[in-house]
Parts: sequence; C-alpha cells; structure tokens
Amino acid sequence: MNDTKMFQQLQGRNFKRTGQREVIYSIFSNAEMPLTIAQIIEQLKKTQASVHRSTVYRTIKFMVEHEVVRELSLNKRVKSYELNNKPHHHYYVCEKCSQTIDIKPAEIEKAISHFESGFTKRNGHQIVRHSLKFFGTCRSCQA
Amino acid sequence: MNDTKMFQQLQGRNFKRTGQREVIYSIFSNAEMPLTIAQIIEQLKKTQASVHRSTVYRTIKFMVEHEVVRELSLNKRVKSYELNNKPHHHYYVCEKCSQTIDIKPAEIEKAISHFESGFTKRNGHQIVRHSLKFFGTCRSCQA
DNA sequence: ATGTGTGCAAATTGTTTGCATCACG
DNA sequence: CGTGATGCAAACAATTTGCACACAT
Repeated sequence: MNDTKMFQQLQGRNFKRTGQREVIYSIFSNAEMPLTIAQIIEQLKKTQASVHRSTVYRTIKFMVEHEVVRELSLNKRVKSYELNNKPHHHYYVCEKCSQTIDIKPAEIEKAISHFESGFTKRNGHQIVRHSLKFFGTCRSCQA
Repeated sequence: MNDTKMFQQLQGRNFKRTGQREVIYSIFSNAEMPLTIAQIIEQLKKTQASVHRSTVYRTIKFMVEHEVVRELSLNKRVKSYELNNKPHHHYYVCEKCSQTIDIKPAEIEKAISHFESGFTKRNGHQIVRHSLKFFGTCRSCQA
C-alpha cells in the first residue's frame, strides 16, 4: 500500500494508520470542492468500506487538529472541509447549487494586508486571519 | 407606550405588536454587539418578562424575514444577529473574548467592487453580496 | 502488550413544529 | 370576534461521549 500524503505529513507523531482514515483522506483527495460531513458520509456509502458516523466526526476533528484539512463556513448551517494543501484563498459560492470556486484576488489581498497592519498599529488589536466570501448565482443557475 | 422603531418600520403589514417582540427589540437596541440566541435568552432572564425559547426563535426569524435584523456567522458554531439599521460593514472578532468591532475599510471595499464586476464580466457568475471578517486577539486579551 | 481507534448506543445541544390557548387589533 | 402569537412538550437534526472491543505498532 503506498503512503498517502496524509501519513507522510504525520510521520513521527502519536497516531495510527487505519483503513478508515485512509478512505476519508482519499475522498478529500478526489474532491473538487469542500465537503460537508454529510457529503463525506454519503461518499463512504458508495464504498464497500463501512465507517461509522461517529468515526467520521472524530477523524475530521483529528485532521483539523493536525492541519491536514481546514474547516470552512461557506454555508450558514453546515461546516465544510478541504485539504489544507492549497495556499490561502477565498471563495465564491453559488447560493442555488452550492458550487464553490476558489479565488485569489491579488488586488484585494493587497488592500487587506495594508488595512490589517494599519488596524493593528492604530489600536493594538492583533489580526491573525481573515475570511472573504462572495455569494451569488453562478452562470449555469441563472438559466 | 411609545412606538419602537421596529413597529414604525413594520406599519401596515400583517403582524401584531406584542410585549415579547418589544422586549426582544429593546435588547437589540441596547446591545453594542451582535447577539446570539443564547445571549438573548440570557438577557431575557434578567428581565421580569418571561419569553419562551421557541418564541425567541420565532421572533428572530420574523425579524430576519422582515429585515429588522440581519443574520451573521461570526462564529463557526452559532449565528449572531444585529439590528439592520447600520449600512453594510465588516467585522473584527476577537477569538478569545468574542468582542466584535465594526469596520468599514473604504480601500478594501473599492478593491472588492472592482473585483466583483470583473469576475462577473469574465465568467458570468453573478455576485449579490460578500462577507469579510478579520479574526485575532484584541488588545485587552493580549495581556 | 499497550494504547489508540472504532462501533454502537445514549446523551447533548441547538432548533423546529403541532396543538391548544391567549390576546392584539 | 378572528387571526396571528405564545407556551409547552415533543420531534428533529447535528454532534459528542462513555464504554467495551478491535487492531496498529
């Protein structure tokens, strides 16, 4: 069995390599968009592997803590997760079909950095991260 | 009893003016920051008025639908609400104490507008709103 | 052999709903 | 009065937890 990137990442730490973790990691690898817990469970059903719901929750938590995946709030009600191997970016979310597109607007990012340093200098409040999301109706949902 | 702004706003619509709605509205009026449902319920306990939990949920829903308050996702787990009388703005949230500060960074807003029109022109995906949040540790929590 | 991970069921937490009653207009 | 609003309890949905057993190392 070839090493998954996940286990390469985690080498030397206090963890075990299990089939369940492998499968869940591979679902993320094949995903083109962030996934919700429900979507992961759904994908798992298509596999012969049966992974219990509580294991999915625990595995995702494990992956978030070990920074294998990052947690997103693209939707008001449910969280989504994606592999943490892409650089920082932002999101466009179609409110009809939930399609999600990554965006990296350099101009905005620059204005943000500038704002952040000024904000902290001005009043002492530190900023460690930011989140920028755009919502609308994607082209194919406008029909 | 003097008219609250909420009822002025809603004049002529199909609704009733009740003590419960008055109290909840006044809690929002006195709040300096967005409130979660739990915080509203907590505030209500300090009042002599007893408002049932389900009424709180229904009232907030009512207010959101009638655009008296707006719904925010400042925290990954819980939604917050604030009066809808301020113009569009963004948020700084302290991850230790949850203190929330409104911000209106004109430079960023400009870059965002520019990006949005280009994005839509380029690929046809409409954008109807965006959300920008900064997270960090506020000055008093750095001690 | 040891301790982490898993499955299962039960507990929690947050929110919604059906229904009888209340009260605003 | 009549309809919308409320309280209450029960239903739901999403997530977490305690415990015994399984399995990776």
